[in-house]
Amino acid sequence: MTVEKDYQTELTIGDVTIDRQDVEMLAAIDDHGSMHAAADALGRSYARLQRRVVALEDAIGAVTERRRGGADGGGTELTPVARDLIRRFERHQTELDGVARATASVFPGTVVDRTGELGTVETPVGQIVALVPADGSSVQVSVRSDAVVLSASSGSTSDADDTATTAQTSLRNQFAGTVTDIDAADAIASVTLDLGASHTLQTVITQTSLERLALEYGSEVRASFKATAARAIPVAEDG
Amino acid sequence: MTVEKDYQTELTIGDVTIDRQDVEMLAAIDDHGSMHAAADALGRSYARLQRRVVALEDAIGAVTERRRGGADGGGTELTPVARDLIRRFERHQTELDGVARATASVFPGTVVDRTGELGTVETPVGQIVALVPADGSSVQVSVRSDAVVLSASSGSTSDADDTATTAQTSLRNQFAGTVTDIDAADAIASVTLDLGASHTLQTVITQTSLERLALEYGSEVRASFKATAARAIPVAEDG
DNA sequence: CGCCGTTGTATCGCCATGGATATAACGATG
DNA sequence: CATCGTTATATCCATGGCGATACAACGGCG
Repeated sequence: MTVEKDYQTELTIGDVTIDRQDVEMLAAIDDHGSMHAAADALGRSYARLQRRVVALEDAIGAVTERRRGGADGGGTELTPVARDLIRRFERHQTELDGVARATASVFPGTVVDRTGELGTVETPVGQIVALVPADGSSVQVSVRSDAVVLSASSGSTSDADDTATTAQTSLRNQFAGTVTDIDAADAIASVTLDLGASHTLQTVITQTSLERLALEYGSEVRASFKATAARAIPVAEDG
Repeated sequence: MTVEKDYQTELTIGDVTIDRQDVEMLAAIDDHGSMHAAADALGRSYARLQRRVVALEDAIGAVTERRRGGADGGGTELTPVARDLIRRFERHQTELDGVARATASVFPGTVVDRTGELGTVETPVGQIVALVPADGSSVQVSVRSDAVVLSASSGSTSDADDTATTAQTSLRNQFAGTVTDIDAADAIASVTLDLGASHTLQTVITQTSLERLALEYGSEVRASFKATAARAIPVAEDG
């Protein structure tokens, strides 16, 4: 049984929520220059589409400029507001697509310290500073692969070196790892690191970075990520 | 007019999609031990709720263990499958919550180079290496604030220093900026950088990092982010 | 064997969604 | 002034979602 994580993006403005269908409607109006043609193209009824446009304008103001009469019978054009809306929606969608598609590494652990939204989580691979929920101490820390920064291992594995380097960045979490898998696609490579304790960390870097760091199977690297990019999710205690 | 980005999370298994209402239903059954009590608690009709449970089981297999008769008249309990489903849903939800809540900085630009999914975008603040769509050259690059790494400006603004430092990390994008705003909450601070050309970059760092970097209004810092954390979204050419 | 509270199942009706249709208003053009 | 293709608006009707109700089945228990 495969479970697909899915979602419906929408934009809420005041008391209306604009969903994918609305955006497609606006885009179709923009394409065809009239609501009638748009309804036709979308296979929807004109009446319904027109009422929706009116409802949208009642709620958020002018979205279209509708003319009737004239040699061509009239037509409807989008206002800049509508175009901005479409762009916002698409951006919101692709942002979610990006993070939803991104693989994440998960580490079980327990919250040992908490300061506001931030907390320290004790995990098999060491302590992780992450965003933690308000309640529950048994958590899973999830780190998105696009948030992990790789850097050359400083030769010796001395902690002194590490802290010296990190002192001047905002990267709070650092781990030494060994490259166990490299999956190089076009320009982007997926790198799997072994952090020990049977836990791996997935990262995504560019082909160029892969070469610059001269990574290959067995390479030692340092993986860093911001505390604000690590999120702890509570796990039911009873299991 | 404020636009709220929103979304409805759901899990798709085979040909059914489980939404928030379904999860709440399962949770209510778990809480009360019977479908009747659950329907009562949720203010829903028993008939509808029962039909939904049957529909779910038709699609994804046993989700509940339903008994009728007996001293207490019977009851319904969730199977481990259902509990796992609830947990998955919650995790999915909080993951999306995390990334959706994060603010993003947006830079307009044009794609000047493309290699597979990756591309170089020319923007007012300089070139950005980002994930680019397959078509369209006019784009907006969006960078999530939790993906930006701050580091101490290397005193002189010489490029030689910068490249020397980055040579050994997987951070492809680097910008020098000036702190124009610091919004410090509990343990997390939101820092706004001026990158010049009237463009700002939002970042989120921990209070500790804020102090370590000794950031204050007017401070010079270096902001870095991975190419795989920057996403370009196509913009309609006609504008 | 009847009681009881639950699960099953069928049926009715309300109401919202949305298509289908009809009719008017509009305004440049010939 | 008639034509034409569009917008504007009202009305009818089919469908689906969902509550409400009714009734059977179940199985310990007194």
